[in-house]
Amino acid sequence: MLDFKLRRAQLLAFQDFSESLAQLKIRPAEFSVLAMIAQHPGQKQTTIAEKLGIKRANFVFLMDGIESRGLAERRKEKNDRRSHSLHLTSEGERFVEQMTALWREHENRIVSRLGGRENLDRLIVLLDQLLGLDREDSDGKPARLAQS
Amino acid sequence: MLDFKLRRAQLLAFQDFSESLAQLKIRPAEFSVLAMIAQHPGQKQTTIAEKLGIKRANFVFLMDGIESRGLAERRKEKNDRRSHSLHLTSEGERFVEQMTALWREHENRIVSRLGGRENLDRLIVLLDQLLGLDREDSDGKPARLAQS
DNA sequence: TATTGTTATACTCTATAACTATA
DNA sequence: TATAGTTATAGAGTATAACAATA
Repeated sequence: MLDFKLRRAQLLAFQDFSESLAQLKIRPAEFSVLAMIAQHPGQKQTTIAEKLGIKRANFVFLMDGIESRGLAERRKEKNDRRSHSLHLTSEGERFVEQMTALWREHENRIVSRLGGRENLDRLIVLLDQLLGLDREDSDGKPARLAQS
Repeated sequence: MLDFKLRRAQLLAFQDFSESLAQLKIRPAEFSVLAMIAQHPGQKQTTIAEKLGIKRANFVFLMDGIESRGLAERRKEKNDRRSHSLHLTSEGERFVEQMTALWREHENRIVSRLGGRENLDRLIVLLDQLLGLDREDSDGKPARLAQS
């Protein structure tokens, strides 16, 4: 029953994640958006959403919350005035630093559950294979993962 | 970003699962309940729910649907009249057979994505470690996984 | 015509509190 | 008092359709 183990594992990881980052009042989806903007600043909204496997319709509300907290902002693109490019604010950059530090504590707990960092690496390789991700793509790009 | 890979992998697996079992009009949660009842017939409702990591409050509606389709039934226990024991109906047993056959096709697709059955085994071992499951418990018992 | 961002909406899954009947 | 099942409700996450502005 791989499916249900994946689900339980995901819930466990997210629960630990949520507890780790509760003091910053940030949810997993918001974390992933901020991390993605930090990693690929200036990308347009739909591109960031697709990288995270979030429908662009659902991304709007998520981004509204992040923007109203002053952590990131939308900028109208000059070349294509339909699109918004996404950027961290300076406050957002400080926030991402704090967030990353707490996230490392969370990751250490996961590593200790798994019995060593080499097991985390193995797990990530297997998940990437399942997801059809190339290893060099493995920093968050979903590549060909079906969106619908 | 283990957390998000786990989530994407879980969504991918569930999507493939859902497509595989669409002809039976059954959802992952219903599948897991029927499989658990088939594996542990006569267990009481709350026990089955806990094994699956489903809150007993949410289990009620799920079980209502399964019961109204005639696939499984609640029976009042003689010794403790507060509790219900769960059993497949004979139609439910036939259903579980069909369901299991379709599920194997789904599993084969997952195995081929992973590049071999030995990789599936490795993945399951790692997930069990993350979940804190003993290997002999690995047929579905969530053991000490926090419920709240 | 097609795409970007958006709004509205609906469905599933998850969580908590409070009730009832039994123990 | 405590437990098993239930009801009601609320919050996330996810999905689709349709619209305005722009290409």
